[in-house]
Amino acid sequence: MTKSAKSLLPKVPQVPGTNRRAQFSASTKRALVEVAEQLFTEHGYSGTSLDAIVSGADVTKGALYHHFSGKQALFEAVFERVEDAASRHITKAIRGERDPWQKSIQGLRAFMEVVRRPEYRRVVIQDGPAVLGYERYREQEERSTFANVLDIVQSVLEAGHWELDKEMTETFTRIFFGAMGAAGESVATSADPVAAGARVETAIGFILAGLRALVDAGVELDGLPRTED
Amino acid sequence: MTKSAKSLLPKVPQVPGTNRRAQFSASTKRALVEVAEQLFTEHGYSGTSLDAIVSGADVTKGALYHHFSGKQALFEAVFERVEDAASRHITKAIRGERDPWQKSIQGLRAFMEVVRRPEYRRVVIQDGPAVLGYERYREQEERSTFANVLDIVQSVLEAGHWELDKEMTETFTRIFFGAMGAAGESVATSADPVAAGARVETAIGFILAGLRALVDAGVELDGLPRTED
DNA sequence: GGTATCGCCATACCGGCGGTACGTACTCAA
DNA sequence: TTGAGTACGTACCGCCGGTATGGCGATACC
Repeated sequence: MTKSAKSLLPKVPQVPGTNRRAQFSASTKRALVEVAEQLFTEHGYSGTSLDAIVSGADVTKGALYHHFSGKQALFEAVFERVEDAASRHITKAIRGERDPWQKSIQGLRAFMEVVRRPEYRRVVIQDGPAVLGYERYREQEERSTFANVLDIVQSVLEAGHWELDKEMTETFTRIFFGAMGAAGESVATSADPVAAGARVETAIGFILAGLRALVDAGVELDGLPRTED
Repeated sequence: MTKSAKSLLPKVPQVPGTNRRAQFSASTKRALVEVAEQLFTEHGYSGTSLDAIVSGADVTKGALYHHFSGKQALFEAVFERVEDAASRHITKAIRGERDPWQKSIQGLRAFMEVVRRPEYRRVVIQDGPAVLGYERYREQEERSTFANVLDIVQSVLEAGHWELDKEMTETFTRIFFGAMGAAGESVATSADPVAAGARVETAIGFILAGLRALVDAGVELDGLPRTED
């Protein structure tokens, strides 16, 4: 009564070579991450105790500290899991789209869907920067969702035959990434997400239309308006 | 030796009616906020203990809990202080500017300066959402920096003679606010902030030029491109 | 002018939480 | 069979946010 059986054991005798311990180990690790994801989403990082996590996963702190160096490392694993799922969702949505403008809208819509997931909002957007720190937070973004936005921005920029160096492309991407994040947040927190989503599409579409107008006019990047003071 | 004198006392005899106790009280409260701002900036919210704060302010926890309901309330006071300073800086920068496009650039530059302050980056951007929670975080933004961006966006939209309802204007503002935040972050974390700032100005200026092109072309908001699927 | 009251703050203490030290059962290779 | 290493469980520590309580000086009131 004091301690429940850990889990259902696979009854089949394993082929020698793939040892069973490793399988059990992987399953407890997965259980920890899944329970942690749920609790972090529900109560936030600081609002979730390690005792609650290990209790939910039916293990003890010894197991947790065997697989992870600490609470932050466990959060990081959850973070990567959520980010990966989001990234795959967006990648799938824009795959095969050739027209850069269409690609932008499709990517935007996919991102809108992602940002409505509670685990993404809480783990990635809200707690991510504070827990991981900003530099580590950006490293993680860099190789997931950010890469999708970079892909889209590049195709748009190429449509304008603007040859930009790496830094300039990244600057554009960061700006659009921030814009989409804010847009997503406004949708996610809205009382009427559908209407809010429509407004965001209109607004982003409008900005894209402006860029398109510059493309059609054959505007050079050097010729953009500067402030003289 | 165990306890230092709290502070220099104002020697002047006070005018009756403004009691001295209230002055001392206000000064210790100010001291707490100032020390907390410094420590929160340096070590983050969770990395700063109340003991460190009260020790730095030469008071005890009793004083802290007399003025604030807890650690989060103290953070909130610091947050408001930093946000207010930022907001005033931007307001000052765009005051008197009539041309909406000039206003945008000026506001952008001012925001770039703000986002380079360590206290703003750490307290507002990094720790703010996690500590205050997102809804409270946005409430705070709403009546400070966000109001500045709203002002700028409104003047730009008016330049295009686009009459938008409140929600649509706010959507635009949120998007630009997010874009500027990301832009600022890319500048602040850059190894060469000056060059990064120039790139941001180029990119934002380019986007604004696109909107300007739509204005000059007399494009209606209804007529913006939609995706048909 | 004594005294009750209240604001301002110090001291001592508690419970919870992240982290650690150490023991143990089990597996696998030699 | 046995030594080594993996995968945990158990007990415990130190810190930190929060609370309870009391003292002390200023103010208000009679």
